[in-house]
Amino acid sequence: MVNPWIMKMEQFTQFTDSERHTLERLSRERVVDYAAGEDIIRDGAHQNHCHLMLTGLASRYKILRNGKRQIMAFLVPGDLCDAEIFVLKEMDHAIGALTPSRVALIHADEMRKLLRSSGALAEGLWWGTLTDLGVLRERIIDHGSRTTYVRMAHLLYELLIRYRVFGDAKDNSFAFPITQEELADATGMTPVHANRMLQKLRRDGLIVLEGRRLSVIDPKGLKALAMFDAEYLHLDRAHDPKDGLAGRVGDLV
Amino acid sequence: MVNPWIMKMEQFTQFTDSERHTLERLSRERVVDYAAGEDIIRDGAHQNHCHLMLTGLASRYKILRNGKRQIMAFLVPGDLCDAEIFVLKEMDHAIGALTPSRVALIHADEMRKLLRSSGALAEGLWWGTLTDLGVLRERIIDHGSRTTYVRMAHLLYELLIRYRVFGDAKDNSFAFPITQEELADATGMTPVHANRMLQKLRRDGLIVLEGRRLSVIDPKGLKALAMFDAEYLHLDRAHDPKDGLAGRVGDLV
DNA sequence: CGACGGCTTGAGGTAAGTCAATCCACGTGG
DNA sequence: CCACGTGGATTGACTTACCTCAAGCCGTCG
Repeated sequence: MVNPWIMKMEQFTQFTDSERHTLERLSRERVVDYAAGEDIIRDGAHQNHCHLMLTGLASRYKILRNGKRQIMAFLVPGDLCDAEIFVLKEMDHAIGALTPSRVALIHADEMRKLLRSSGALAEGLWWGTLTDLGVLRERIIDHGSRTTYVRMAHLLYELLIRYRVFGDAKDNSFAFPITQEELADATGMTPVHANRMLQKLRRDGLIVLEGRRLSVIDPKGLKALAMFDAEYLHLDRAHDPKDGLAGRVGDLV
Repeated sequence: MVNPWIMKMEQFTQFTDSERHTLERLSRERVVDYAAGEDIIRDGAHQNHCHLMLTGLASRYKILRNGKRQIMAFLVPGDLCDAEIFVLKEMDHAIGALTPSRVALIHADEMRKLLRSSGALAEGLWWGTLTDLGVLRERIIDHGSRTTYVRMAHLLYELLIRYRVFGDAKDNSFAFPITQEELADATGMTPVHANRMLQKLRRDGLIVLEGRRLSVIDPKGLKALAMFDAEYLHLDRAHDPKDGLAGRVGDLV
């Protein structure tokens, strides 16, 4: 199996064989499996290693005082759960597995050593973090100035692109394990309302969502509705336009 | 004048004298002034140097297709406008001066050199970026699950703390150049509604806002209303609890 | 089979938006 | 020094997007 972490970072940087081997080793050394619903990292945790998604789907979330859960991001294979570990004292939110997930644990000291020894890795990590920043900014724009309908469209379109990047979305149709309640918590609306917006997307002929599978019928329409501008994902850094991210999502962005 | 950038990073890391001197030099070498309302960085710009706030107040914002302006963050002295420059091709949003502002330009190559040569600086920059991430996450929580009233309270309380950090908010009262329209764009509500929420905060005896000056009358009350948890600002990394951030904002967090 | 999690539908209620007029402080020019 | 224009703050009347509560449905799994 290809390593999704290396794959992701190589969209932006070039590793030497020896770097690649080190990364491979690190992401195989300690591997843990989590069941759906289980917490990969708890809020307030003190960690001395960081978590790398290998397979599955997780969410970055926080439970608020009023009991509401806010999902801040979805994590797919290749995503680092807790880059902040190098610098900050403790987690200010949690990571939860939404589907059965496999995670690699990498010791913080190993990581620090790696960061110091390899400029390419430092660059790769920076790129990941800065991209995360961009995605969060986009989400703020979402919440601040788009209707719930458009917001839902935007989230689905972003997920389509991110799944395509890993080749799991042939024909704009892919396994979709996210429940409506989770979509609601991510978009900041009520489950009831999320349901209604999804229905509207179906009625408007943009998507088909059934049996844990999402098919985007009218990608162009969905993109237009969502006012989607792929710029914030910064995919265009790919070295090889054919095999790179840009190549794989070409028609979508 | 103390250098706000060094001051900010030293809350978290320790510099040698020579590092400090280099930073001082870089933040003095090329300095530009901007008038209120002027753009410091335009959306889509390609830059080969990055911008450091020295004095004034700026906003990180984006104009959407529907004409709305979303303010994603306020920038105060010591904040780096565009850390992404090292890695990403172009800006996906703009930075605008809200008050007359003085900005230092630092050439990207200088910065890269510095990053490679100084572990402390690399750490400081990481800390800054990861803190920004935390602030953005908090804003998402804001928008997703707090009422407009609480949201406004939260924003004002955060600004109080950030002003206190730089000693400009004696007695919980400070110059407040932000217009209601800007507050509205930052909190994702209508100017009229922003006005009404501010009125309510005044009626409830929490703040006094007049003549471009904000006084927080009842900090405890405002904090409670905002459900403010300072954790996300990660102030507690300060080395010296007396002189550090934590010391200066002590009673607030 | 029953229980349960996830999805769907309906009937109100309310927070926040829209539109539009007014007011006030100010700076500028005649 | 007053007249005027302008940007910001304020107020009121009306509309609407989204929430709340509550019931019912459907597939799956023990």
